[in-house]
Amino acid sequence: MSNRPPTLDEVAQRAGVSTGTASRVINNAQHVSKKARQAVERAVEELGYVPNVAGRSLASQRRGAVVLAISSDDPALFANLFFAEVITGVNAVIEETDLQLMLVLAASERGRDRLARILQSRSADGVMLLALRENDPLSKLADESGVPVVHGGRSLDRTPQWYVDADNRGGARQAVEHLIGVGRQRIATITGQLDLHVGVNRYLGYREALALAGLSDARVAHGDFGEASGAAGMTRLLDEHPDLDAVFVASDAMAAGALRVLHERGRAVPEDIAVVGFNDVVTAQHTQPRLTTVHQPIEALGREMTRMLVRLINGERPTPLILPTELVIRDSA
Amino acid sequence: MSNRPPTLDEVAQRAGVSTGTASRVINNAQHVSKKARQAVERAVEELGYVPNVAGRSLASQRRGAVVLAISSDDPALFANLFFAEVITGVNAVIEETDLQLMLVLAASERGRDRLARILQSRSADGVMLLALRENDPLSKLADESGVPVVHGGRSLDRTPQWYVDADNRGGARQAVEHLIGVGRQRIATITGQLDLHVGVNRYLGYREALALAGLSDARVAHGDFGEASGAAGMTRLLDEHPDLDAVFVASDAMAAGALRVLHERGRAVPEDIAVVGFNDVVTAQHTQPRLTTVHQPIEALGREMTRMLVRLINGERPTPLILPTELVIRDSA
DNA sequence: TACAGTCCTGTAAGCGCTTCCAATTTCGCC
DNA sequence: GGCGAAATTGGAAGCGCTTACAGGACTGTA
Repeated sequence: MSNRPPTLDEVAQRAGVSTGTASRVINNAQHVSKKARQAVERAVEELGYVPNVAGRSLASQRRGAVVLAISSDDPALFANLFFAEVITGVNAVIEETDLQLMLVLAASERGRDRLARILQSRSADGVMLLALRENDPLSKLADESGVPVVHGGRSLDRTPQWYVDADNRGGARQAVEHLIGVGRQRIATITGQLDLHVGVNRYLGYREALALAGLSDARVAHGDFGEASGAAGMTRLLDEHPDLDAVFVASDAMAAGALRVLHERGRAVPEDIAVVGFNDVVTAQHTQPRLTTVHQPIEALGREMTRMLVRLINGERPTPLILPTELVIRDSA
Repeated sequence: MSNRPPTLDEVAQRAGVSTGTASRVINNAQHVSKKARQAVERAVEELGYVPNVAGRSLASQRRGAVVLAISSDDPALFANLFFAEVITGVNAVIEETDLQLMLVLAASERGRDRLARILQSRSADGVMLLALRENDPLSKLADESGVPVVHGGRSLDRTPQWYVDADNRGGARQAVEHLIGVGRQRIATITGQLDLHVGVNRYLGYREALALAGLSDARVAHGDFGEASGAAGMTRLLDEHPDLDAVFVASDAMAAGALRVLHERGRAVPEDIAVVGFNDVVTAQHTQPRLTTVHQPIEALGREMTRMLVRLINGERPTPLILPTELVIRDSA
């Protein structure tokens, strides 16, 4: 439709200055006279000039873009608002900068290749890596690339240098302490995978709270965060520890499964058995009874990851961050 | 960490050919001897060469990136899986190309400015515009920019040249026909905003179905797609048309509100009054009773928008697309 | 053998910008 | 008024790549 967009040279010419000066103005560098600045600003205005990103990036060796990579295809990530919330948080910070946001779904092989290439060719100024698998080769690649990388969450195999994580351990402890606070004594747990950082830490939080209260932490079933495993775990717990009066479940999906089993077995929740979940997904509000659970600060995660990345890009050295979780008390405990 | 990534010149040198030839190889252009091709490919391999996007884009006048812009901050968009699904669809197609995906949340003023600048500076090869407001100035800007633009959904004020939309009218008609099919005769509707394309078209679908069946379409309450307005609408309908035996509600959120009112008023669903919603959001599975509703093909929307955009970028002239919706029958009708 | 046509290749001119350098101007102060 | 320092400027060299263009090597045919 319209013609080629105006170039810096044209702006400079119109303003009666050199390209160098024009460039200084639009990057508001110092050493520019008020007169020159105004002339250039006027020309920019009149011409509707917008800098060409490619030219700038080639000359400056900066890309003007960061990537948000989600490297898991765990349906659970997509089955709730995780996505929307992270992006909302990321976007809020991005908007304050003049960086662009690139999105890479690095779950598939192609997606992972893509991310690898971005890293290798340094075609982004920074990368946020979310939901990395354990022992993910991308992690090493990211390290070696020389591109600033912020991780969302941690893995067991190695703690990244810069990360933002939710306080899974603290959240779990808080949940269990709540159960203790309302008088429960025989508190079980259904864990997530114990080869995942979240799985381990929520379990540790459970044990910690019980240890502090001098209660037994021996009522344990292991699950995989999925609903079916929650049901199975609950069944096992009821069989092995018929006396239990509360259960801390390491995910809402498993908690939903557990509630189903409890209902089938005729155990009243929370009267007979109190239940607390983890994550605060949408469906937690729709279980019967409504699920008391630990809310994850997803949006804040996105926000803080981005802040950290921006700092890193600016040459600062931020410290890792662990974000507090919050217990949302509903009806199940 | 590592040094500057290798350049094309270095690859060419190592392969013993000129940069021109090396460039032809990595863009697999024609007129390259098998020998030269192999030599370059080997050098690329050995050096771990990845083309520099900025250089390429500057020289080729192509950006290698498209943007997905979501220009509404309607909480409903974020309150369900809309986001995740669209992006999944978009990503699936993007992965088959070598385009990058840039995300712009253009709800805020800053976001809109950003998008405007991208359009003006042609810093993307194409744009997907989702959830544009009525009379949105971005729409005109996009047209004039000379950048290929695909719209998701339509607006009343103007039909974009290239768009993908869900068949709101057909979906509504299908929903109402279902109600007729199960023997309902006095079918009401709660509409969405009638200054929105979706609002109008779902309403038209309702009227169409009734007209075809020779039934009255006079039982109408107007809402705004939100839950509260659904409750209000239902209340009004019950007062004005106590004889109604079914209601087609233009969104699941409003349907949830309507169900609540029906419950309070002691009307059994679906026995006394059948209810059909629209959108098939997650919560539709958790209402009491579970909501029969029209499912929107969100992922397909993302996919088809992207396909269309890619065609446009390749110089083809695709035709607009209207995607079929699907009635999901649960318990409320 | 000569000649037109094809293929292949190297050369070099930018794409639009930043930034270094050196030249020029201005300023503060004795 | 004169001096050094600081501020401001223009010029030009790239950043890494694509893409005419022109020339050289080959092919097939007469």
